[in-house]
Amino acid sequence: MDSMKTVRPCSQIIAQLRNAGLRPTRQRIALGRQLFENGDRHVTAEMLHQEAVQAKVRVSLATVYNTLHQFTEAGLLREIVVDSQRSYFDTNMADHHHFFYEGQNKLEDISPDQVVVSTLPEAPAGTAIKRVDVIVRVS
Amino acid sequence: MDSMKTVRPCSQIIAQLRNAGLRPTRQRIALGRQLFENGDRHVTAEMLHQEAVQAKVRVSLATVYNTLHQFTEAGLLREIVVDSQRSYFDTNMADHHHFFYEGQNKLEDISPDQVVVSTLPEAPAGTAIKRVDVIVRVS
DNA sequence: ATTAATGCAAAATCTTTGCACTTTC
DNA sequence: GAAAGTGCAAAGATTTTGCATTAAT
Repeated sequence: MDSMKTVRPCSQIIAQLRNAGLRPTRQRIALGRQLFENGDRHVTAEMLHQEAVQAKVRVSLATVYNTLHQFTEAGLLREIVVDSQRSYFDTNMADHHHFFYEGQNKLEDISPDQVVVSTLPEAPAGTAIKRVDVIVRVS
Repeated sequence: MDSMKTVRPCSQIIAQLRNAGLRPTRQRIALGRQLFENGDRHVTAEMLHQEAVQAKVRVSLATVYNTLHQFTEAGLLREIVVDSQRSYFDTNMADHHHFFYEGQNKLEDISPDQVVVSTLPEAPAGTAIKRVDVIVRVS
């Protein structure tokens, strides 16, 4: 972890993008900073776009969508499916699960030791388990 | 369970609808039969509408959506969120979890004893746990 | 008869795409 | 300057809504 300031220098974001094989463009750097410089976050494309606009970053919603998917494919983000109406992206790549607040459409991490799945089925023949998602829905 | 024939008499569907406080209209009866007379099913609105059309049941897609939501609110169906692109509805109301075949967009029940969540977090203050969904994603 | 449900088409969302323009390397 | 990325607007896909018509009690 960093020092007192949670703000990572921009060069770290740039390095992160390069590592992932993504060109550090103005938009990717700006969105990357919004996503990664403020701890674990759960965002929708619309939310991130709003934030960017408010932060005076010129970026289109289409680019936000593209960027979120590029980041996801590059392993910088994880897509969480909790609501069939919109996609959420999680900056926390560690193994963990989620609370979903149904009324508020809000996602929250559950620390890994708070949910234990002690028995898992075998993957059906010809398949492999890719991921196990546990969603605790609260209201 | 019924006799050899898995086909429940129509009157049972009608009773089921009345119990749930829903008027047994032609469309609801037809959709109810498609859903409940063939064991546990996982359907999307589009799938159910296609089936209905093929079975020569005159019903609009909008009515299928309305009906699926009414059935869900009435406790006859459960909505499963696995894919942010479309909604799935499950006729199995018993406590259980799911496999999701990512390539095929197919859902399958996992029997309750095959997945055991042995530790659960407390619900955040002011909330109550409404449901815990476990999705095992395979491909 | 009264009240509820349906059908249709139109609107509303969310997301992706095509292509000219711009930026990065 | 070549290759990759972006913006915009338009298209796609899924789901919801409004209102006249039809059906159930």
